[in-house]
Parts: sequence; C-alpha cells; structure tokens
Amino acid sequence: MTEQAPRERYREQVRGEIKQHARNQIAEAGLPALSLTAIAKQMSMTVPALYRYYRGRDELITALIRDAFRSLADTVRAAADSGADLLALAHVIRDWAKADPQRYFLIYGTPVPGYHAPPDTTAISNEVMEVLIKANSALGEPESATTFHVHLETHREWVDSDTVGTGAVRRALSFWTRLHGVLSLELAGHFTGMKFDPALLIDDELAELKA
Amino acid sequence: MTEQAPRERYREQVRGEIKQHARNQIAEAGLPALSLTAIAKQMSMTVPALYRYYRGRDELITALIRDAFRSLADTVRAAADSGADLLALAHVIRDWAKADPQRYFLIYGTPVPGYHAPPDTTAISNEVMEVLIKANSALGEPESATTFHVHLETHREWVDSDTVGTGAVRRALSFWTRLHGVLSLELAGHFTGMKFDPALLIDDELAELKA
DNA sequence: AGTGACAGTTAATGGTCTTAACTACGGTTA
DNA sequence: TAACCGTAGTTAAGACCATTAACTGTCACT
Repeated sequence: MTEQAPRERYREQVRGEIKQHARNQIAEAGLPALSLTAIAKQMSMTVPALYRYYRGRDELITALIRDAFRSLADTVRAAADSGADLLALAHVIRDWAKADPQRYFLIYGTPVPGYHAPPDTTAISNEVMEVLIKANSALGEPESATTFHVHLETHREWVDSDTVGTGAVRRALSFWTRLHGVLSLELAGHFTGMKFDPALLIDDELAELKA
Repeated sequence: MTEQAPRERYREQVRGEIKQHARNQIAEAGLPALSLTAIAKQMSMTVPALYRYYRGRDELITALIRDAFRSLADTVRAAADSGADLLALAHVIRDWAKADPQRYFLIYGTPVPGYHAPPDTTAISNEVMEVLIKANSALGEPESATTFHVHLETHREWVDSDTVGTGAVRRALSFWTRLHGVLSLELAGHFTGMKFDPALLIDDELAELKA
C-alpha cells in the first residue's frame, strides 16, 4: 500500500532506455538487426538482465509496435483536430513515415505468418481508421453507388457508429490504400530510378477522391 | 570444352532443391525463419555442404528474390499477351500474390536498409512496369493535365520508348500503387475484422482509373 | 590408369536467444 | 535497530544459428 514509486519509476526508465536502443538499431538496419546482445552491451549490462524488463525479444518488439501505432494515431488525431483536410492529413502521415521508415514498416510492413497483434494494439489501429472515416465524412455521400459501395452497405458492421455514411467509409478505405500504396513503395525504394516526386503522385491520387 | 553436363546438371538440381526447401520455410514462417541448418537437415546434409551451392544465406535469399520477380514478370506478361485488360491483369497479380503471400513480400515488403538488389533483378522489376505501361497505353491521353501529369512530363527519362504517352505512365503508376495499396494491406491481414471483400475494393479503385 | 576438380565431411569460431541458479542490495516491517 | 523479502543483476549453461578452414573421398575426363 506504500508509495513504492522509486522502484517503479526506475523500472519504467530502464524499459524506455531499452526501447530507445532498440529503435535506433531497427532504424539503422531493420528489425532483423535488433539484438538483445547489442542492447545489453550499449547499456553495460548482461543480456539476461534485460529479461527483467521484457519477457524476451518478441515482447520488446510488440512494445515497439504498440508505441508506433500509438504515435501514429496521436499524430493523425492531432492533425485532424487541428482542422487538417484530407490532403494535409496524407502529408502528415507521409512525414511521420519518412521520419523513420522502419517504424512505418514495423506496422504496415511484411507480416510474420504466425504473429497476431495483441487486441489493445489493433484497437489503436482502429483509432486511426476512425479518424480517417471521420475526416471523410466532411464530403457528402455520392449520388451513384458503385458495386463496392453496395457491397460495403452490407459489410460495415465493424464501423460501430451509424452516424457515418457508407460513402465516407469507402472514401476512407480509398484514402488509406492509395496513400499506403504510394508511401510503402516510396519508402521501400521502388521509385528510385524513376525520378518523379512521390508527394505529387499522392496529391494526384487523392485529388480524384472527391467523388 | 567437353560436355560435362552430368556434374552441372546435378548442381542445378541440388540448387533447385535447396531453393524449394527455402521457399517452404519462408512461406510457413516468413523470411526470418529461413535457416540453413533446417534446410541441411531436411536434405540429410551437413550445413557447410550448402556453401558449395550458395555463397551464404544472403545469396540464397537474393536468388529467391530474383525467382520471385521472374515469376511475377512472366505471369504478368503472359496475361497481357493473352489480351487481358487492366482489371484482369490486376486480378492475375492478386492471384499470384495470394498463392504465396510471403513471396510477394519478398519483393514488395519491408526493405532492409542497407540492401540493394543486384542490377539484373531490378531489370526484371522494370519488365513488370513496362508491361503495365503498355497495357495502359490502350486508353488514350487525358484532355486535362493534372499537376502530377505536367510534373511527369519532365521526369520520365526512365521510360525509354517515347512511343508511350505520359498519360499511360501516370495511369500505370496509379494502377500499380492502388493495387499494391489494397493487396499489401490485405495480405498483411490489416483488413481482417472489416468484413468486406478486398477484390471488390480493387475493382472499384481501378474502375476510377479510366480518366 | 592416373589425375584433378569437386561434393561432402568434421572441426572450430563466434554470434544469437533463453533459462536456471545464485548474489547482493534496498526498502519495508516487526 | 534488526530481520526480511522482493527484485536487479550476475554467472553458467544449453540450444540454436551462420560461416570458414582443412581434410577426404569420389567421379569424370585425359
């Protein structure tokens, strides 16, 4: 019942320090390069000591994924609350991704076949989607319904509030997939050689979203 | 100068067998799970024996990447030569990806910061782009030029033949990025929970490409 | 029939993650 | 103040992993 803050505070401090070293390693050489041995060496500790703070390599990675989702969700929400329109929102996300590409790939990159993110993490992921849908609610509903639109009418249980139209959901999906399409290819370097500016491609792709 | 086929043929045989085991491991548990030790065990060999066939783990991976690109390029080209339209082409690519998601991610997934694909591999990658551009040449050039379109006019040295219009290049980029956007998120499982059919989303996204 | 190239072996090095058992310290309580 | 207990950290050990070096046998060609 007593205030045992110091112990707990130190613990959080060290956990944070471990994550920071982990982030640096991943940013520099990718997730496979994340090494507990290297972290321990940088912190002047022995490797098993790290297990006091994380159950193992996987739990550390999971924590980093959670942080990345949290950071993205906060960034997107803050921008949306500041009245950013869809195009501005896209560039906020792009800037966030380009600041640390490997962090973006930690979230949206190659999945591990067995791995399933813990529920709280996917919940944060949904936050992002909610903001995107809300931002897309500004534009009205389209007059002509596409095949996918009518399909979505009967497959949108996952978006709880019925205050948003199906059109907003569809546009949010378009926004998300188009942005991710350009962004992930850009970050992966698949546009090098082609000398165009990906930012302009994004603008173009999202301009057609007005429908 | 003599016909030393048997040795060479056996060599290619074994190289292929190694790749097959590697492919299975990656398909099941992702690239990080690729283990030379496991391959050797499955082939009833010792690990160092594998080094007769590949300089190391990295060269084996590179070979797999090259094969994947080759397979995709051939598949796309074959479909295009059979007169498949853009939508059909998209579904051919999607089917190819869904048949072995990890193979798709081997090509378009999370990049390793240091790694640069060998020139011959990127050349195959360009083949795919060429086919896409060619397929997009069918539709004519748009009357109104977007900002990105005019930007692309001055940044398209990478597409050699001047027989294709800038509009075709732009549409090919849209096609590629939109398809990849939906497909990569689908394969990574980011749509699970949302119960819609990604195939219909792709149809919708590409339908708007007619512009 | 002999020779050389090559497949495959064993052995050794160094790296990784992980668990178990032990030590020592620091704060809490009697 | 003295005993105690939880916890951070250690050493030791096991099980993987990739890679290199040195050796052996075999097969194909001269």
